[in-house]
Parts: sequence; structure tokens; C-alpha cells
Amino acid sequence: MNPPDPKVADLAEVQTACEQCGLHQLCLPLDLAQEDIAALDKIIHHRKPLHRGDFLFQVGDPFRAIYAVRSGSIKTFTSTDSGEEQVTGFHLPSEIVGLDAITTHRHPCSAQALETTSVCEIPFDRLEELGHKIPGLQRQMLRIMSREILDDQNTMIWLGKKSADERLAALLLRISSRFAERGFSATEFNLSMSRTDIANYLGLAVETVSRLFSRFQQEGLVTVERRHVIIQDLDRLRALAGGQGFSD
Amino acid sequence: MNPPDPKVADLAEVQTACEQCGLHQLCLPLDLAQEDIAALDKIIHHRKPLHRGDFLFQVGDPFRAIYAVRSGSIKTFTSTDSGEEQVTGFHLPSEIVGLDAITTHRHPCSAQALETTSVCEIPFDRLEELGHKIPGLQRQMLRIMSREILDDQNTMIWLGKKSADERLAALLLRISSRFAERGFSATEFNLSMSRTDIANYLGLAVETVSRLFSRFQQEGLVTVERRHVIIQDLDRLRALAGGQGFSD
DNA sequence: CGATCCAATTGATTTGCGTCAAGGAATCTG
DNA sequence: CAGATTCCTTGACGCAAATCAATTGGATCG
Repeated sequence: MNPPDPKVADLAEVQTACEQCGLHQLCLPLDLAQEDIAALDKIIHHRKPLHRGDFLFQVGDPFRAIYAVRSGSIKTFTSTDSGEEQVTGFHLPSEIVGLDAITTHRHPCSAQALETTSVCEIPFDRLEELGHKIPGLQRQMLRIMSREILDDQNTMIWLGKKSADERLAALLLRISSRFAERGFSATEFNLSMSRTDIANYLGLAVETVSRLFSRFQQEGLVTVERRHVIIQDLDRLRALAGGQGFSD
Repeated sequence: MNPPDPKVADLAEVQTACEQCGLHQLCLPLDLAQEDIAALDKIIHHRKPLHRGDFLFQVGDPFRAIYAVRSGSIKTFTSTDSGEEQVTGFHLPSEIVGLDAITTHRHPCSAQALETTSVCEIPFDRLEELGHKIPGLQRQMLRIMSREILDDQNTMIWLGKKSADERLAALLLRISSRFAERGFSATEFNLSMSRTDIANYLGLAVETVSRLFSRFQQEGLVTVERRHVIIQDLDRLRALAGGQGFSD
């Protein structure tokens, strides 16, 4: 029997306004004055929580809003015409989903909850209006999009150049550091996504990912049990990943 | 004294304003009113043309401006800590380079001219200011960044899921359609990048790319001689690429 | 509670592509 | 123009990871 451990991240909780939201240092309101945050708050809808498997939007849906993950997590994926899906990202609290739809006015990917997840819906036309009044908001929008471009380019590097174990190591590290940024343990967490999703995201076969987890465990890098991960040797894992170290 | 022959332009001296620029339908000024284009024009510097191999900026350079390619082409690439480079993109006229540096204030990649190339330099602080006055400009910025995110995600799909021949086919098609958008032939063009760059970008070995070009030629898909490419069977090439078809 | 279903692991086999190696063709250099 | 250098092509071989196949362990459900 495992007693619940308060140190391990369980992201499926919480409800608040931007101002009180623990995430506002990471999210859209960053660097905004209090009254500006209040203005932003007014246009935001707090959606009912999504359950595991629920869609936030699907490929082809008209683009109306972007979404900030408040708690839980979301995967985004496209379907190739051959029907197979390609996972394009995992999104943790404070991260923004839907930015790739601005140009096309339709969502080019689907977004699905990996666990019980609540999001803030931010209507895009209202946000654009507000941006004209609040310079800092515009700037923050550009920053967030720039960061997404940067992250995607980073991902392209693993996919293009790295071996299977380097990829998995890099993913674990990225998840770890994102948890850490949000105040959770960097070395112990629960993966909300399945092995299949991970494999898909990394461009590998499920079997390969599974074997890698086993090997990492044998080698004392991590302890894995189902979706529960403890990183035992952060340094060695970093070395393995080839030390991708970006930050701002 | 003869009046200067209009056909023999000295490219170094040409300072076409945005308004007359043949690219302004694809570039930043899209959808702006004439007086707004004029305002944008004022903040833009027309740089001296770069020669093959010249750097527009390098990894780690402080971020001051974004750049619109006016003619020629540019590759962007990062160096992994192990020293190998990863090409992150090829940029043709009207495309914007440098957007990934906004968050970090430093360029996370280098940009190098693949041939004689001229660019418009757009100081970012001035652009942001101007954005507050011209709503359409802000919108266009967001659109351009959104498109870049979308393109990168598309690239991630090839890298993660597609076989070597699908990748090369997809790249040829993307180059083809970008030339077509700019009024050039969709079926006959010169690649400005080396096989090595292509291979690097696609996450393949040079030898593989070379073999693929040969095979594509044997199969009657294309005719290739060095960097000169003629696409002989667009449909079959599309079928091969798995029909990635995104547009706006 | 057993029955069903899906997620995850592990093993055996195949294969696509990288690596190594060598030679040709174009471009650069003095 | 010979010599050097870089770029591209082609062939032979080996390996990392995909595929095929079978088993186990958790969940979910009547």
C-alpha cells in the first residue's frame, strides 16, 4: 500500500484567478501590472475540467481561443493522412496550447487531456484587442511564441540527430526541469502519458522505449515503476542526453 | 551621358522600399495600409548583400533585429555541444529569420548565406513600438510566428515518422511550393544548399541523400544534375511524401 | 470474483540507414 | 595548367532500432 506522498507532483487540482494563480510568473501575466492582470482576467473563461481522454479541440476545429493549462496535462497531436498520429507536444501547467492555429484560423492539431485537466480559455480576438492597450501583454505573447519556436527546434535536433537513448534521456530531463520550474520535485514524478505517447513523440517504437526504461533502470539511472519515475543519477542522465541546455 | 540602363541594376545600391518590393504580399507588410507600410519602411535598414558563407548572425550574438530575406537564401543552424551542427531551416525571400531569439535575447542559432543574399534588417525594439500603433502589424507578427511554429511541427513529423525517401520527397515539395508562391517555376529550380546541408536538415547521412537523388532519377520522379532539379512527376512525388499538405 | 481489455515488458528476427572506403567531377589556388 | 580541395556519387558491410510474436500485469466491468 502506498500512502500518498505530498512531494510528488499531482497536477490535477486547484482553481483561481490569474492574480492568485500560482502560475502567473510562468504564464501570460508575467511582468504585467496588477490592473492589467485584472483586465486579462476578465476575458478569460475558466472551463469545466476535462477528463482523461476528453478533447480540448480537434484537428480542423475553427480557431477561437488559445488555452493555458492550469492543472493536469495535455497532449497535442496531428494525424497524417495515412491515419497514424504524431504527438507534437506534452503541455504542463502554465503552458499555452493552440498557438499554431493563428495563421490558419483552424486547429492543425488535436489537443487531448492526459488526465483530469483544467484550462483557462483565452478568446484570441479579445486578447489581440487587449494587446493593443497593454504593451507588456503583446511582448509576452511574442516571447511565448518565440520560446515555442525555440523548443520545437530543439525537438527537431533530437529527432534528427540523436539516438534512441539520448532522446529518452532528453525527454526525461525536460519533463524534470519543467516540474522543477513549477515547484515540484525534479527527481521524482508521475508521467501522465503512456509509453505509446512517449514513443510516438520521440519517433520510436513502443518496444524500444520500454526496453530503454528497463536498461536505464538496470544501469542505475532511474527507478521506474509503471508511470512513476525517480531519477537516481541526474548528472549521468544529462551526460547521456548530450547536455542540451537551453534557458533564458 | 546615357541614362542608366534600368535592366542592369547594381544590386548593392538598390533600396527598394517595402511598397515597391515584389515580396510585400508575403512578407511583414501584408494587409497593411499604405501609410503604415511607409512607417514600417522607415525603421528598416537595407543591409549590404551577404556573400556565400557570410554570417548574418552567429549563436550567442545579442538579439537586436529580425531579418527578412529579400533575395538569395539563408540557412540557420545550431551547434550541439558535441560540436556537430544541426541545420534548423532554409530561408527563401520574404521569409523572416531570427524569431527564435525573442525570448532569450540572444540568437540560439547561426544564420549563414547560402549564396549572394540581401536582407532587410528590422530592429526589434522599433518594431515592437510600431506594433502598438499599427494593430495590423502586430497581427501579422503573430501570424508569421504561428506559421513558423506550424512549419516546425510539420518538420518534426517527417523527422519522427517518415522514412528517408519520404523526407527527401517532402523537402523537394516544400521547396517547390515555396518557389511557386514567389512566382518561380514549381518544377525546375536550383538548390542553393549542398547535399550535406540537406542531409543534415533531414537527419540523414549525405550518402543516403545522394543515393536517394539517384534512385528518384532512375524512377523518373526527378532529373537532377548537381544542384539543378527538375521535378518530372509531381503527383508521384506527392504520393511518396505521404501528401503533407498544409496551407492557409 | 473471474473475464475482458489494454498497457507494458521481453525475446527473436529483419531491415533501413549509417559508417567506412574509394573514386569521379567540379571548383579553387598559385 | 597541374595540383589541391571540396562536393558528390557508388559499393560493401554492420548495427541500431523496427517489426513480429508471445507473455505478464493492471485496470475495468458485468
